[in-house]
Amino acid sequence: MAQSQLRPPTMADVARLAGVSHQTVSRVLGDHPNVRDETRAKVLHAIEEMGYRRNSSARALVTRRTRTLGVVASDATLYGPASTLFALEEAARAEGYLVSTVSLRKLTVEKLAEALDHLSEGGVEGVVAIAPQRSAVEALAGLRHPFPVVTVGSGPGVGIPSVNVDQHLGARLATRHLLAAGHRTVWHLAGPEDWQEAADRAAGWRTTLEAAGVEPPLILRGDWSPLSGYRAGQELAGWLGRGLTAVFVANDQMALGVLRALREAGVRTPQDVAVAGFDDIPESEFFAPPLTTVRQDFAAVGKRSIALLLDLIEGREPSGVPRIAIEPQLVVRASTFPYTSDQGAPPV
Amino acid sequence: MAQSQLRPPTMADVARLAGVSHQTVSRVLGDHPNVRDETRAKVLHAIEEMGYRRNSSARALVTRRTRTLGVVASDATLYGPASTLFALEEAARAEGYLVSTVSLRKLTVEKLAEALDHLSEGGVEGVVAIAPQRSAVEALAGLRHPFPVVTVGSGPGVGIPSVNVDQHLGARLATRHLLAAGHRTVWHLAGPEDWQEAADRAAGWRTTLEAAGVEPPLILRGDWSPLSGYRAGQELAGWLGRGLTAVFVANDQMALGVLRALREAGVRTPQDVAVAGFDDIPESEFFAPPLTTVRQDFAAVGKRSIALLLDLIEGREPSGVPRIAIEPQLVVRASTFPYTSDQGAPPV
DNA sequence: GCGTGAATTGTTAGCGCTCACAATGACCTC
DNA sequence: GAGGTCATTGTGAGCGCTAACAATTCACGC
Repeated sequence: MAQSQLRPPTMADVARLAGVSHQTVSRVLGDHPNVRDETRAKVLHAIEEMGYRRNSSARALVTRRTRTLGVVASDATLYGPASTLFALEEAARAEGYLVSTVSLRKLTVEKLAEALDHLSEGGVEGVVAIAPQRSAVEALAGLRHPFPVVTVGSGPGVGIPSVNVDQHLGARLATRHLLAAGHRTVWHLAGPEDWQEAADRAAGWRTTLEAAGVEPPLILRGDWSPLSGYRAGQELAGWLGRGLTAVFVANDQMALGVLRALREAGVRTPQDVAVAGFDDIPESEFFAPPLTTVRQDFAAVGKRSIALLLDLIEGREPSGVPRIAIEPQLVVRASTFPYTSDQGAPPV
Repeated sequence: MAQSQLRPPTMADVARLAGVSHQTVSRVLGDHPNVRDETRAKVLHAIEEMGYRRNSSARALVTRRTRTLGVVASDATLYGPASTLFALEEAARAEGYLVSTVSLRKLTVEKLAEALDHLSEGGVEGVVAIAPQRSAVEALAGLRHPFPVVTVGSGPGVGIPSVNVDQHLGARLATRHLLAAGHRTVWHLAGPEDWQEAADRAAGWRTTLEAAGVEPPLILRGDWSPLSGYRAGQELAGWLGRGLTAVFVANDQMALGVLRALREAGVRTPQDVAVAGFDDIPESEFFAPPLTTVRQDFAAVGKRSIALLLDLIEGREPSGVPRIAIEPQLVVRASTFPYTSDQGAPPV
């Protein structure tokens, strides 16, 4: 148990105590087959006794593997990015990798370059970039880096391997659901133009309407925040009686703002106007009324991203530029269901 | 620009190209003073030319500094932990450190030990543990680790250096605010018993009531989730007409559930019952009605935690076990303000 | 011209580990 | 019992870098 506080013990120290060579210690630690059980026991005992831990730097130096991955994220306190971050770390850890994160406030070209630089200095073997803005992905494509990079949420359109939830499909599910409930048309409050996910959701909405032979109404735009949703909701309230009975909002936070604006304008949800969101944040179920929304499987995104990145690192390079799409899922709640009012029991 | 793809260039390669010794290259990179400008320029040019980057493992091996910090978090998708995580990373990066995170689902002793082990394998120089459960902190205190550890959110009661928002103060602010608004007493929906922050908030509430000469009413308990808040809200609705006019809820998510339950029971907020929360999540401002709550300065928590951890790492050990408290701030909104109804304009 | 000290650069020795290969010994075969 | 095989262990080199020290150069004053 005791050990010098000055310098952590080295493999040679352990070897000396166990009466073997340092190489044998290395073999025990590396689960090498050809070690006698008795020897292994001696070594393990010595390791325990000294509280020995392998020096990761020395190991990384000779193996050329740091077993560290990097993640670049922005808006990391939002539910989506935070969930993705969590899933990525969990998946990486399961593969024995450490994850170093850089969280950016804004995803500019400079900041992105700095982030990759910082991670590179730290010796990461590869990076997952949560880069939902198109400009960020374009910047990324132009940057030089000595390791593979996988993007999440950037859509399949760029020359970088990517993993995405199928936003287009999610939007179709939500829009179709509203049409099926009897609405003649569906309005849309979209996210920022620069966001690929916003564009994909808008496209899915438009496609569905057009397939149903409906001319898409005016599109509104927000910045994902509840406040921007509130403002758009006020504008939407002005369209009442002119064909507005349903709105598909590009995320749950904005939907929250829309709900509030409608409520304040005396509009009932879902009786007067049905509202659907996107993301299924934990609060959505308790909005007034509970929000119909689209759930994304972030755990799957994390797992697939890490698997893909490790493939690239190991040189198991798939042919072409890999693009992985993950299916989202519609969650129907009271905000779009005209026959159940807000007064009903919540799901458990 | 060109370089061999097989092996990244080493310092020796750069030195050869620049016509100097590798040590001179090291000096240039290390901003050593005694290098002739002309030499420095030659070296920098060669570095640029070869796209050279220092090998962090080799550097760490000889300097015994990995310049990496670890963070252990749980419930990392919740607003509080996610914000703390973000602030920690930002503060660490400003000091030139990389941050490796381990996100746990549940903070059990085993998982915590595994997490520290994993970070230790990765060679971190110190760890910040976001450990709000008492059991976790106790476990932490009992674990052996070869680096300093600082906790966040564990309260000042344990033998580990810690940084905390002053939860007791936050609770006092909220409770006092409700009493000042004319309520005879204030009920409390607390968080899980094992959470130090929950205990501190409850204690602050109790202290304030007692100081005002009021017997604290029955205390309710939830698990931070909106659902648990909803259930508590249903129970609270049963106490109407028996002195219930104000509730202080230990976090905003539960407050959301309480609001819904009250609404469904035909209780108006704030006219019939005033509700205050804790956290100031971004959605709170758009709840029905907008929620009075307590805001915590997570950026400050992050900065102070990193500063403290670096002090410990550098051996600038402060006397005793350091405990840092950060002041929270009351944010008053419509949910506790009887003279402005939900119909009013929202803050911008 | 030459000594002197400061500025600049080079040389050498590890940091702690893994890899390649060498050495040892036990066991078997003919 | 010589020779071969296999399992087990040891030896030496070197990963790429920094620190300590040695060597060289330069400027300057006498």
